[in-house]
Order: sequence, then structure tokens, then C-alpha cells
Amino acid sequence: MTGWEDIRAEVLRRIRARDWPPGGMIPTEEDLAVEFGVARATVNRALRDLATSGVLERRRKAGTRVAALPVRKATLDIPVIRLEIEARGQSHSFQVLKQSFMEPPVPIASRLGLGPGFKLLYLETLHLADGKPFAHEVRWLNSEILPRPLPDFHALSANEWLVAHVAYVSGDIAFSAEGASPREAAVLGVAPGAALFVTERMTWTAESPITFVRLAHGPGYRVQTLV
Amino acid sequence: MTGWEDIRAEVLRRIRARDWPPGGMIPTEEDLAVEFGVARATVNRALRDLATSGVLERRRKAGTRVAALPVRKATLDIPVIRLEIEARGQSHSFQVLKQSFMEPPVPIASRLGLGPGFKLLYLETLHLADGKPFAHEVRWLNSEILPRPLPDFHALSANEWLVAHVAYVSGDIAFSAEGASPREAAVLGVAPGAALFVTERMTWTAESPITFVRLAHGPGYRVQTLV
DNA sequence: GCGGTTATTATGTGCAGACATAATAGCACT
DNA sequence: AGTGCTATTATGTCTGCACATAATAACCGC
Repeated sequence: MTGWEDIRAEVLRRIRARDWPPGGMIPTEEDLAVEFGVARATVNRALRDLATSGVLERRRKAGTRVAALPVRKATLDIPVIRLEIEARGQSHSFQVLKQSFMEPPVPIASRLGLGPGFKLLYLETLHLADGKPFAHEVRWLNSEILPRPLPDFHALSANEWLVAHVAYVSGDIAFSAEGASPREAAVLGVAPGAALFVTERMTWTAESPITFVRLAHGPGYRVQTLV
Repeated sequence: MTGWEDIRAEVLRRIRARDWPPGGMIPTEEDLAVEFGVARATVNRALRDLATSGVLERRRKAGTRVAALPVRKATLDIPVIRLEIEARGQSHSFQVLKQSFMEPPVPIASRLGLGPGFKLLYLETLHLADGKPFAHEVRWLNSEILPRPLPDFHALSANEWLVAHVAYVSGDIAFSAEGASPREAAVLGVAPGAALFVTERMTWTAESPITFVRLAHGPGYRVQTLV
């Protein structure tokens, strides 16, 4: 009956009821274990979970306190774009607009840690939801990690091919808002300068960069999450 | 020497090295426990952690498999705006531009689940970083949950006052890109229609809405996270 | 007082064993 | 074949105990 989730819920209730006010200390794991009649490990699991979600702050010896200014940790699911569109009940398709092998612009090369003269595979793709423009994708790919002959990115999106075939190690994601460039405006069918939701991703293996992607989403795009 | 984090690292290495390919099954916890010479609970901790970050998919009896299309779970820290600015080494200040008591527009009222005629406290605030406009905040507050007399939101921002005094239960956050309204453009000092990064939050107690906030961030604002 | 060493303490993590639970696979019966 | 029960199995979680670790508190010599 009293699992660690029940304990977590009860602790959360006391915090929200201000039994344990923000910034205040709460009892030790051992005290709570006695009170709830469970093992300390069970209390630990509950409190650890609340700590990772930003509700509690824990330090050895110092004890556990309720976060004064809780840093809300929102967990965003970032699915493959095809699944994102299909989850809305729409059908996904895409067109490869451009494909070439060339030197990237300096800012991108430097962010990927590449010296001058290093050429990358450039791919420009338009993603469609129910046939209507959904997002504009610009991608730079390290061709050294690709097999020969090059895979056919017209058949399977570069994203999904990479997920299936290339071991990644690390990466980062950034979100921002940017005005549509003339090119983006034309491709997405919006006015130049229109506000686009942009996500940029970089991924790496242990040694070398894999890819840089910039996805520009048309108006109305929202990323949402519960807290 | 072999803690659960080492096991997690080794499992991740094998996944990324394609020893265990996407979509494939991995050995049972018990087998791995024997192989690594640790208790099953330790393996469980490692695999559970990888499952919550989207790398593994686990089901009872069915076993554990490597996610075929890993849904990257990016965890965003959403701090109080003051801390966000101070973390950049800038100083935070704010101005309350408007404060009144009135009926919210229909879309906001309906999203908060309020009937017609229900009045809310309206607060419009400009947040500054080193004295320069940083974000424009529009907030609707359920005045029924506020003490009388009303707290002075000129001294302490509404956000921080709420965090310190009101028990919340649930909420959601959404991110989008929107063109600057004339009002926003004037206040933030940007051109009308300029792309703004907008975050909208709603929070609730168990019974009633607490607040709706819309934060419009000026150009250059980015939300970033490692994966 | 002051600075540095030592003891104490709360959390972090480990182990072995146990039972719970969900989902599959196999079997029996129609 | 199809259906429904049962056995099996991998993960989920709990207990009780142990030791590790980090940070505070107490102490001591000067």
C-alpha cells in the first residue's frame, strides 16, 4: 500500500500545504522512514525523485530542504519529426530541395570545430504535414562518417537514417525565434520576416562532429509540456 | 569501483558502439548483474535511468530493448527570471507598466476555465537586464487567492511572490515564436513584427486557477540544453 | 579568539533476498 | 482454428543491513 510513489505524493502534499514551507528543512530520511513505517531506501527513492524534479534540495549531512525558488525542470520530448507529425494525426512527407558538397559558412564550421577548407554535405529539406509546409530543414553532414555510396536521402530522411546507422555520443539543442529569411518565407509560404520557431541541434561522436541541423517551424508551432 | 553510473556508462557505450543495435534486445538484468559482478538492484538503477532518458524501452516480462527512434528527452531548467538574468552576470530590475482589475479576454478566460464576468488582476511588467529591455510580461492573476490588502508587486515581482506564498499543484508551459505586437515592439524597443520567443505558463491549485503568464523575450534569446 | 584537526551525521550507494506485477507463451478444451 | 486458463519470466519494488562520502559541528592547541 505504501510504495515510494505514495510517499512522494504525501511529501509533495505537505510541501504544497505549506506544512513544510519553501526554504525550510524537512525531517531526515530515517525519521520519515519510521513515521511512514517503511525502509529508509524507500523514503530515499521518493525524496531523490522530488530532488531531480527541483522541488527539494538535498546535501549530505546538511539534510533536505524545500526549494525556495524552485527551478522548474520541464522535460521536453523531442521526437523524430515524422513521429511528431503523425502524432497529430497528419501524414508526413518531405522534399529534398538541395543537396551538395561544399564548405559551410564560417559560423557553422567553427561551431562544429572544423578548420577552413573542410567540406560538408549540405541538405535542404522541406517537411510537409498533410501536404502543407510544416518545417524547413537545413543540415550539414560530416561526410566522413557516411558510407559509400552515399545513402539516398530522398527515400529516408537524413534524420532517421542517422538515428539508425550512426552512433552518437553527445549533442545539444537550442530553441529560438527568428524572422523568416526570404528563402524560408518562400518555401514555407509565409511573409518574409514572419516569426519562426527555430530549433538547432548539433551532434557528435566521441571524436568528430556528425551533423548540424536547423529546423524552422512555421507560424502556429508550439512546444508544450506539463510541469 | 563499479557503481551504477559506471554500469550505465558501459551500457551506453555498447549501445553507441552498436554492440546492441537500435530496436534490439539487451540481456536481462540478472545476466548483466552476473557479468558485471554486482547486485541486480544496481543494474536496475542503471537501466532505469537510461529508460527515463529515452535510450532504452523496458517492459515487464518482455525485457529491455534499445529504443529504435529515441525520443530525446531534453530537460529544460526554467528558473525564475531574476535568476536567469543574474546567471548571465547581469543585474535584474523590472517596472510594473500597468495594474488593473478586469475581465480577461475570452481565450484566456476559457483556458483558465473561468466563466464570463469573472475578473482577474492584470499586471504588465517589463523585465530589464542591466537596464536594457529583456522580456515583456503579461500576467492574469486570480485575486481570490491573494491576501488583502494586495501585496505590492512593485517591490517584489509577482512571480517570486507567488512562489513564496501560494501552493501550486499543476501547470503547463508552452513555447512559441510570435511577431511583436505594436505594444511589445514599443516596450522592448524592437520593430513591430520582429520575432519574439514567447513562453506561456498556466498554474493551478487543486481547485482553481492561479495565474496565466505570457513572457515575450526580445531577439537573441535562446533556450539551450545538452542532450 | 583563531586556525586546523577530528568526530559526528545525513545522504548516497551498495548487497542479498523476497515478493509483486504485467505480459508473454504454452496448454487444454471446445 | 479459436478461446480461455495457467505457468513462466523479466522487470518493479521493498526490506534490512552495510559502508562511503561530504559537510557540518565540536574540539583543541596556540
